[in-house]
Amino acid sequence: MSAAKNYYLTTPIYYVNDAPHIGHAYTTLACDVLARFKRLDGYDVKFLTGTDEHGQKVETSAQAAGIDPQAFTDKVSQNFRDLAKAMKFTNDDFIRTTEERHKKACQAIWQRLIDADEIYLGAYAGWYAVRDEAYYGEDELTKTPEGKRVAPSGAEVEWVEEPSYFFRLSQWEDKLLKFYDDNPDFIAPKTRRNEVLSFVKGGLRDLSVSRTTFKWGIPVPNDDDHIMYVWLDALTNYITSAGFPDTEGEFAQRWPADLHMVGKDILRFHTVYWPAFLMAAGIEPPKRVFAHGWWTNEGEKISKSLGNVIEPNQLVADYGLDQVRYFLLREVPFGNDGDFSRQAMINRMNGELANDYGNLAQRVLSMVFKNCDATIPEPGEYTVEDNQLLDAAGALLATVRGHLDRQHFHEALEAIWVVIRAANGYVDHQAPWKLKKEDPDRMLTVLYVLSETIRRITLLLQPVMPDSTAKILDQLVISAGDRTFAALASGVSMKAGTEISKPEGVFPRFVEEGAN
RNA sequence: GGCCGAGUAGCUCAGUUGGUUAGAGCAGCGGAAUCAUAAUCCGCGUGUCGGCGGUUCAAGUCCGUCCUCGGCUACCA
Repeated sequence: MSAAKNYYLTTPIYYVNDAPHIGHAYTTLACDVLARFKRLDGYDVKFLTGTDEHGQKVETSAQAAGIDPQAFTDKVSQNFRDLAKAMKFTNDDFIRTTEERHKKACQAIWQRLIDADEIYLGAYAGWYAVRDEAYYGEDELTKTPEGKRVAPSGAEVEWVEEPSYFFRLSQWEDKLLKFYDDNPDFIAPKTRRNEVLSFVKGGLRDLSVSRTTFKWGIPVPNDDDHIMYVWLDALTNYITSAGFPDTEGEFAQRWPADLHMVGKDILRFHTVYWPAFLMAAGIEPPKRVFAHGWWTNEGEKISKSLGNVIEPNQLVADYGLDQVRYFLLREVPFGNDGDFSRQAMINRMNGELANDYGNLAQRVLSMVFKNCDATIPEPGEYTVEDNQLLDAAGALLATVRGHLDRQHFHEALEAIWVVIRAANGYVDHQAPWKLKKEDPDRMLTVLYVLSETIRRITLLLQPVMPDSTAKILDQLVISAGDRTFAALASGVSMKAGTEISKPEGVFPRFVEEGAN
């Protein structure tokens, strides 16, 4: 029911012409972690991803492959569903822009824009590059020795004139600026917000929103010669999935979306065109758009021509799924560009997962297993040190929640690691192996405090590392019903007396081949 | 060119509204411990806080200027 707290977040829909790479995995991973976190935190979450399947490039690729575009997209969009499965993404819907529901939504929003006189029929003329599906200005072009004009991308352009529908974007400058002003958190990070603001302040021109040069797309209502502009088509997916054009039911509950996660390259579409389209159609804009950065590979820019594209499946095969999920969100302040290097990956994997966290769980659970009859012990009176550690662990939920609400994954993880390091220090200071001989009752309290701390840390790490944390929670015999954040409320702590099984290491160290 | 942002320990970065001896992690050096995945813990940093000038009792934190790097500057996942 609508009484539940809702959270609707989306990835971009990925263009099917590309093979899934680390960038796609990164965007969706960030959303997956947020979705999992919000679910555990009591939200009714809708997490959407999908594929963008229209456009001239797809049409051309399908022709080249000798099959019709629908068969082509059926095939390649599967790659993205496979990626989601391999990375254990928990999206609630996977939308394809070739679906009937989406066609309906696009035509409905188009009709709204027509009815509101936000779209008019005009003509577009300019230098067009088929390869880029883009028009270029005269000043952007260069001439080849053969006298051909080419775009900055190197694509050949031709002079094209076509009738086109235009969206009255020029009328939206002030309204957009007011919207940004009223919603200071709409665009993040801050530096991206500045870019958008300056772009809009620089003045907006009407936007061509239809094409007649190809057929693979959604026809404009009542004018079949025109295909809807791919971005109007693509962006609309976010409301399609929420149920639009039916604005009652789910749509009323889900929209506006809480977060559109995007790469920095498509910021403008999401922060200028999209809110303008929506407001023009009488629909509320989304609440927030976050633009993350790009990865480099061992310091090198990633490109197909360099042949250094990073395949998510390969990473998972090399280092493990949870390790990769952890690394991607821990290594770089979210929003910045980051570098993927083998050494950095191994350092995180061994230093933080195996040594700090994995070993903490292993050393503590081993002691419980060997010295407490394999049973979570009953604690006695707490000392100052006990309370310090318990308080630090207890404060974590609020801290992590705060960071994740701003998409600061790295800070959320750092906050958790502060407690992990403190817990390792506590183990050494308390030296339970000494207490075993000198003060066995005190040892029981110490091991209880540590078990409880590990429980809290592990519950909080579930969104990032679902498999590994499940294993640790299994070892602690935490029931499925006690794994939500309700179990992190203050006053709630571990039941003593639970019997645990023999602990096993969950985070293996990465050992280089041939090393000894 | 214009606009925006960044330049802090070997590396990656934190540094609130200007105010005690500028911090963390990693790497490095030394030591302790032995429960644990040879994992852990403790100790050790004289850093021109990009340069110069200025405001102030006081500036990494404000102002000016210069240098370097990055981003944006329209219809390109």
